[in-house]
Amino acid sequence: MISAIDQQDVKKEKILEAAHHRFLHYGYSKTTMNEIAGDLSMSKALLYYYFPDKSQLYVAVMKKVAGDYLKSLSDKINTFADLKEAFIFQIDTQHDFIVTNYNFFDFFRLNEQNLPDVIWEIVDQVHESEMQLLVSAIKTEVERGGIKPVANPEEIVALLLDALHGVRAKSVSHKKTMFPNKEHLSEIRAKRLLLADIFIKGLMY
Amino acid sequence: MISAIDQQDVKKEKILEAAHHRFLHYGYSKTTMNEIAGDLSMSKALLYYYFPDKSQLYVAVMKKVAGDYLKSLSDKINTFADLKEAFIFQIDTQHDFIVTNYNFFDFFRLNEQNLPDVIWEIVDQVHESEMQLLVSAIKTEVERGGIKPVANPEEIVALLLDALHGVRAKSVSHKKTMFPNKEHLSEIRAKRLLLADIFIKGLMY
DNA sequence: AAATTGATAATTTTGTTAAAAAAGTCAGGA
DNA sequence: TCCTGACTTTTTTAACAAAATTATCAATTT
Repeated sequence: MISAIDQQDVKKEKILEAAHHRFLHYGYSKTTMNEIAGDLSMSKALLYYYFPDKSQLYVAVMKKVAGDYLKSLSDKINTFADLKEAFIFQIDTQHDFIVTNYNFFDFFRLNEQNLPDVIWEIVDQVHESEMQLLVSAIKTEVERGGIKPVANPEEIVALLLDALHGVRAKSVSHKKTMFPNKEHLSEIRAKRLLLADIFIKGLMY
Repeated sequence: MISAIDQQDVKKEKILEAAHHRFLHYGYSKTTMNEIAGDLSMSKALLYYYFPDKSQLYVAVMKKVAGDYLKSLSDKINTFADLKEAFIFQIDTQHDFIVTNYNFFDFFRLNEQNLPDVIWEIVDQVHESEMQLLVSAIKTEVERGGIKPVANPEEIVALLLDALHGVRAKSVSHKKTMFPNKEHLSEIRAKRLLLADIFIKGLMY
């Protein structure tokens, strides 16, 4: 026999899937609770039975999405041949994550400056994971003797992540287009790899 | 005798000053043509005699502001002891420029994606000057043998500028505050100098 | 003629309100 | 415990008038 709790979890999972699908395609503000309920052939009221309100449903979806990303990072940690490989993985994985979920994140762009704390916690958590991956890669590289000992690896990694962010932000803002196309994306990737390259050399003896 | 044209230029200059003062303190959208005229004890209609409309008055002020910045750059070009000094100068000068004119640039943040072409031309011009300064510094450093020969100095400098931009953007967005305070500003400066440092080392042999 | 203005036209922003849409609640049924 | 239809409350949208602001221009001064 399947317990009631399990059943609930299964249903919650279904709701999260449907909600994710809607949020991903139409963004937060353009999807209604009615539509999500309709996709699942259930009443809107039932959504409220499982989730207290729309924003918390969104947060739940976001936790799942972020969780998948986190997992893809932790699966790979300490598996890199060298620092450069780790940087490349970080650049490509994060890039993929953002492109795949672009519409989903309209919630961010919409509310901009005043997001609920729960959201920031998730963002911090993601950032923390990215940091861990790269800090670990840096420490390994130091042990291997590939680069100089680093007093504060966290600081260095945070700096690189900020810098990499700048490369994308500027590239996107300079072209008028909101949705970068294939060539544009690979141009950004190339720039970021170049930056990572110079950065690594800058850490060497 | 003073010619009519000179007189006109003097008056235009006065108007630009008053407009700059208003734009700087209250931003584009919060200053009215009436207020500018009032500050000069002239009628609003006279403003329209000298400038075709508000946006072109703003652009004229911007050209002056950008011109000053450009001059401060070109005055210093090729005067640096080494590459690092040039980077530091760029970081500090640009930072100062942005902080000093923060409110003035609300026009940018307001219209965000669809600014008139004239504005973009000025932005490009400023960017071009910043590039020239640093590209020249890089070339000099290459000649001096301080860093490896660089195939495409423009690309490298553009990359660094984007990266430096990211360091500020991220630092500002992470703290909630829109107006970074003194300590925050010096923290950003420190990060950018660190990045420049690593970057330079990454260009060495 | 060039510089200036008051009056006024045209446009944009703001405020108001009613209707529509969406969020959120709840008593009651399976 | 899970679920729904009907209901209430809140938010968004649309329409429109009022107010503020931009912009024009005929008339006046220098």
